[in-house]
Amino acid sequence: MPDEARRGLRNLSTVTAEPVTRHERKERTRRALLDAALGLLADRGFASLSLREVTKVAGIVPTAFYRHFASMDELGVALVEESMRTLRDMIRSVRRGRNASGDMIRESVRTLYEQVRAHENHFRFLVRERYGGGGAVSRAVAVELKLFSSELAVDLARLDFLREWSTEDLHMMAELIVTAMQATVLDLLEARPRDAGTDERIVRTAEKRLRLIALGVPSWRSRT
Amino acid sequence: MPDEARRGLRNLSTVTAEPVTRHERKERTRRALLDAALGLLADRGFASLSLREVTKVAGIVPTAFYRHFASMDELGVALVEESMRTLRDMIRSVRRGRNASGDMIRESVRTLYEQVRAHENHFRFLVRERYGGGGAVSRAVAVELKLFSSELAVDLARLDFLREWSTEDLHMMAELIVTAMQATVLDLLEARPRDAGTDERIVRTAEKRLRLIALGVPSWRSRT
DNA sequence: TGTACATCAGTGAACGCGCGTTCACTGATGTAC
DNA sequence: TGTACATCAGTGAACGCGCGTTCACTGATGTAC
Repeated sequence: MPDEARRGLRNLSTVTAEPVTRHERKERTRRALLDAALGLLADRGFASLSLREVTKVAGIVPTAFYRHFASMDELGVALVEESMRTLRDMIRSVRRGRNASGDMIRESVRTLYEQVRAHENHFRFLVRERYGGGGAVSRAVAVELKLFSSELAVDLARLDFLREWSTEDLHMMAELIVTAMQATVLDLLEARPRDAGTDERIVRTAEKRLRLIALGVPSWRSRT
Repeated sequence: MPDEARRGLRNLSTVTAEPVTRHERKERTRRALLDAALGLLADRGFASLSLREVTKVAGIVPTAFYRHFASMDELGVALVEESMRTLRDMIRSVRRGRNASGDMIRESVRTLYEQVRAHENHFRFLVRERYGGGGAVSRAVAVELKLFSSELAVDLARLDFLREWSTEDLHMMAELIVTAMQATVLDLLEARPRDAGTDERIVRTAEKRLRLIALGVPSWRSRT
């Protein structure tokens, strides 16, 4: 049966003119390893993943793992980089939208929603390892979020109604916003049941959170 | 040398009239196991802990573990219950303070601060397993926090200036407050450097977050 | 285009190691008289 | 209080298992002529 299946795949790949070069095949196996890991990480931490498990899911023999990564840690680093790219893409989208004239809050939440739903595995990995993970991943994500907070604070400083705010207060507000966004990411990842109604409710709540924060602004008096 | 150390401890225990009953000794070893686990959990997830590691740190032979727990999972459950008790104690303290006439925000943050600093291991365990952990612990903590949110929403409903808020909006606000508190817990656990100045800054920021949220209230118009 | 050799992704046997768990044991503490 | 037996927390040898890693290998793909 395995042989039959393998032959079936071979035939299919021949018919549909699949990649044939060694490089393409290797790249494909590498992706299979990364995807196998991301799949297994859906309900467990990276630390509890074994090399043999990952290769089994990816469909190769354990020893072939070393043709792609020197260790599981190296695969972990690749996963961090990939997920970080997704995170940065999202953050860039949110920041870009922020300059638009329309409803900043609605647009930001919309972008967050779409990116999370499009790359659930990456966001789940980041959230899990940010808090549960050991050292490297956890720290990398924390740094990235800190950076985003700072950039957001700069963005906020440009808004008319925040002109007179102190730097400290702007950072405080930026952190609060990022924190609220993080909570929304978690809500989305843990959404149950998984339907449009639930998603809609989460998005509406996320918008309300940000609106409530925004409404406090006019009354704020900084007490240095 | 190990023998000498052991004899030393025996002598000390005799001199200072330490517990002698079997029950007391057993309880002491049980605590040693729990503490060993909590210690090892300072920088790793529970899933990566091995029975042999824990017993080694606790100073007993691996097989003696079973005199206290049927499995590592059972020790994990004990840790959850203990940490949950700490969490509930804190929540109760915060809620009790909320009825006082003074500065609710300042008092709540103060309580949070003291409880986290007094039981860092418990809070670190809860945060780590809430996001990074597998199933049972993660879910238990999530339920507890949800419950706290709901209770907080009820508390908020009693406040004069929130009389007219819809239930949905009260929950939204309660969740935002709990989220901000969680962020503060994380700030405290990761505080660097570990000195009074850093703590003070974190506490001040935490208060500001809550004040900003509170300031939005008068302007809030629910759009059902 | 055809042939001969090089490359290298994936294979399969083998290794030593730490793991959870079993079992018969020891010897200090507890209990009955 | 003193003695004889029961209890049971902790011991140490042993087990089978999945782990990461090594090594010599195979055979399809790539390259040089």
